[in-house]
Amino acid sequence: VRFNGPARGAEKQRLLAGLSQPPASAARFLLGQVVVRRIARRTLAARIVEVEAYEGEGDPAAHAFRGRTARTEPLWGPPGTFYVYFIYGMHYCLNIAVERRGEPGCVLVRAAEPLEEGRLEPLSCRGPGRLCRTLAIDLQLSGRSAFALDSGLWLREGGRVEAAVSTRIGISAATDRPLRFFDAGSRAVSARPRDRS
DNA sequence: ATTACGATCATCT
DNA sequence: GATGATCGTAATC
Repeated sequence: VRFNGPARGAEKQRLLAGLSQPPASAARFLLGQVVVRRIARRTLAARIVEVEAYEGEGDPAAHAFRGRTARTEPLWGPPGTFYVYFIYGMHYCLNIAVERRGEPGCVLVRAAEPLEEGRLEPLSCRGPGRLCRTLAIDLQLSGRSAFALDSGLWLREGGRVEAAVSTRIGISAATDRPLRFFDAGSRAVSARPRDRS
């Protein structure tokens, strides 16, 4: 299989450079990159097609806005740290800390398009909750790194994609910021952006 | 085609 | 005790 471990060497450095930017830029960078899940002798891989940027302490919609707690601690970690939280009594959501250690900006991974080798249903990673269910992502991964061997969930280099932009989904504060980025050509994108009129 | 609702629990007040 | 970065199904247009 093509992605049988975390990124290393020059690939890792390029990914780290992309993540070490403010959330909106890091989110654009993450579009088209690949999430790899190694679980029970199986390797699942999917290309990220939809993300949202959360700007940390200055963003009323961000979890970090309410302060640093045991749950949100990974947001302050180095770029590539996973932040996973549980929501609505049944779903998990996957975030990746970006910018730099000590700055709680992050990117929510909302949808991905499975690559051939994983043999997943094409729409099985459409939406943040479904993506986590399909890739078996839960609270155990919160605080782990996208570059650590023992995470079993990694970020690998894919292609870069032209980003369509909209406001973010499912939030009630800071609803007008254009911080959702998606691949308009992908069927795996979760929802059509709400009309802005 | 769009809107409404219930499920269900970690986390914070 | 209230809330929520969702999803699937059901009801209504």
